[in-house]
Amino acid sequence: MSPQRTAPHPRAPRPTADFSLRVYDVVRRIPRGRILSYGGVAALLGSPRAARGVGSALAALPDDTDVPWWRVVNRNGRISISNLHHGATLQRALLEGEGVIFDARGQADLERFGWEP
DNA sequence: TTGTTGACTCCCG
DNA sequence: CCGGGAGCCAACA
Repeated sequence: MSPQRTAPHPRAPRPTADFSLRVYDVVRRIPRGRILSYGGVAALLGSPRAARGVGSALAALPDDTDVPWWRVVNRNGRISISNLHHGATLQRALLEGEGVIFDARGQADLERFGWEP
């Protein structure tokens, strides 16, 4: 019953939540021992300018997530998160545990460990 | 809805 | 190396 032309949902579902789910899908595909930049994830989603959005989506992940968030680093191959709660230390340890090597400047070689589908 | 913040990236001094 | 500013997008109060 809809006597009026009022459409049930004239607009598309919230794109924001959808964006985060897409981020998680991409990150889950990054193989063990490989890394991808925030901008790289955004580019695979078709939004090359949404690097910050990727970081924001990953920051919202719960601690018990199955999403390998630690495989996402900045465009220089460096860990971008703060270490106030040892987050950076944890991320680096997880990556090193997978064979990723960081040089003296704390930088991983994207040419060597970078991943692309 | 608006304003702020930040796990980004690019550009310039 | 360190700042500042701009553009971008999502999370949150």
